[in-house]
Amino acid sequence: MNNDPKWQRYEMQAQVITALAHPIRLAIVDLLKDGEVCVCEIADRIGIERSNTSRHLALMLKAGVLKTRKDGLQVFYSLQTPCVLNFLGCATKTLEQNLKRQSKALASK
Amino acid sequence: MNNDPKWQRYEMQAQVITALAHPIRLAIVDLLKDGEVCVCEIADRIGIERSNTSRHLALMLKAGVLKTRKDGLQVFYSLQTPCVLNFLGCATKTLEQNLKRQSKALASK
DNA sequence: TGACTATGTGATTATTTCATCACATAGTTT
DNA sequence: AAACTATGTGATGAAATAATCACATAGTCA
Repeated sequence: MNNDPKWQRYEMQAQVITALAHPIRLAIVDLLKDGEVCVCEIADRIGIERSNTSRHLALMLKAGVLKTRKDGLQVFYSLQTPCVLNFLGCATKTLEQNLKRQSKALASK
Repeated sequence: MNNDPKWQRYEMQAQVITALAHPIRLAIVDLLKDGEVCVCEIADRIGIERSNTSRHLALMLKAGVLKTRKDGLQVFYSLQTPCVLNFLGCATKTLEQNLKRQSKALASK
């Protein structure tokens, strides 16, 4: 299984998806949907420490989800693959369906 | 930040995405793309223990990504929200872009 | 040059996740 | 009823993840 090329693809894909599997990182992706933002503004807007922000950004950068542009002291991050925005939409759709099913389960009691 | 309704949405969305952030779980989703499959067949096709399979399935079921149908001794799992299949495609696109960028970086040395 | 600011990183600790073993439960078959 | 099969779950230990503090680096500006 570990030598299966199919398995290796799943592992790499999981690395990309894992890069989005955290509320802070989803907040960052959502924040970047309209264009690049620098680290300090990301930290301020989300309300977390800068060092922590850097780590989450580094993780997504490594996964290839984000890209950077330096300008003086600041580093601007933006989406490398905008299709990740669909993750948010699909997750929301899943949550809505869960609600609907729970309502139905309640009604039929 | 923790009381922000926006933040709570990110947390719930992250739970859904986390349900896919593992190579085994991606393999399962990919296996289910054409319809329901029972636990023992999932375990066999992927090559992992049944108890481990059950845990991964339970996690995705709880997140609302999968649904189940029982038939005698067997339990059949299928996709509750087929849009999660797009995650695989977007992850692949990201990986391809990473490769392209790395090739370019090599060529320009 | 020296103070300042933005970013990133090593070390540490707490938490979470994952795989496995043993076992329980429920339905099937003989 | 007894043996069997599919599924799920408690307990455990190993590994990965995340947050924080302290500090390093690099660029800016007085």
